[in-house]
Amino acid sequence: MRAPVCCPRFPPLRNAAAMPEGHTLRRLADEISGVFAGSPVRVSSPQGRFAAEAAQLDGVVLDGADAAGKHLFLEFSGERIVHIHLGLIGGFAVHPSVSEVPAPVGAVRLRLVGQGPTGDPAYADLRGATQCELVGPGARDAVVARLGPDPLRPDADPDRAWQRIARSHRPIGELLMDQAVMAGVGNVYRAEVLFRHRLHPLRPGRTLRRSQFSAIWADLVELMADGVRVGRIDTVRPEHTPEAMGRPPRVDDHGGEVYVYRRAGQPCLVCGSLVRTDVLAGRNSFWCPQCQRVFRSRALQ
DNA sequence: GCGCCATGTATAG
DNA sequence: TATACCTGGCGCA
Repeated sequence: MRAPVCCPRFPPLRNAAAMPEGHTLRRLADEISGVFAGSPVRVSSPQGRFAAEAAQLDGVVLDGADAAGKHLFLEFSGERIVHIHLGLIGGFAVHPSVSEVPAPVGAVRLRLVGQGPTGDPAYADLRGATQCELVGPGARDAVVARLGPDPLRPDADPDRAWQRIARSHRPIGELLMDQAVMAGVGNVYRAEVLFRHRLHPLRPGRTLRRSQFSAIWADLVELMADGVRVGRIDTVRPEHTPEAMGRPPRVDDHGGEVYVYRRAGQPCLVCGSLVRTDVLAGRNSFWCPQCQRVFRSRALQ
């Protein structure tokens, strides 16, 4: 079957290639709430892997959606919650207003169909998620409880993260990615926030000063909130934008303007040194050897 | 058309 | 530390 020609009044917000960090999940939760909450929703699993659970939820009112770190929760009436984790490649494409709901394309694990705020049909398709399970409040709370503070949540207590970091010999670049230390930060925000604070990713957590941690936290609160608003990760300051520097804008699949993430071998936007990369905690890490020169040892530069 | 890589995490050894 | 899992985009034949 061919993909349906797509001509809604509003262009569909494509989250399918999201490769999500916390901002993506917060944005999805807000959008799904805005589109579906308060009314009964048709729930199905065209692909079949969530069919039994979908049948139980079909026609039930969606009370709302919430996000914690990189986890998404769809809260249906009767304390039934769908716990979703997109993993590396999952996506949840929300179409707030279409003239007609198309036949599913590809492996759609979960489909929501309802009436959007405009009165037109609305639907959302979940694909490629590593986690999609029907749980109760207890299981949801357990998931949230094992997460560190989330910079996107107003109820977050950054001191919990600081207590872990200040005691740890592990590299800060690893600690920032540990969802039990801090929730929602992924590989892009890790690389970028460390650059912005001139910290080498291998620097042990316990060598950070409290003021440095506080500055990082405050920065993440702002950067990630921007990410929610804009729908992509932009971290360069005004003086380093393509327009300000007269350089071509970045073109790749995540689209945001960044200092070091996936810029290995290219000149640092601040000092011109070539951006370096190495694997840290199983993921590619990027840093500027000059701006983030924390260790004097040449071996680590 | 194929293989690889990717904003993530769980599990096995 | 290695690998498995899931999908889409890209570079390269």
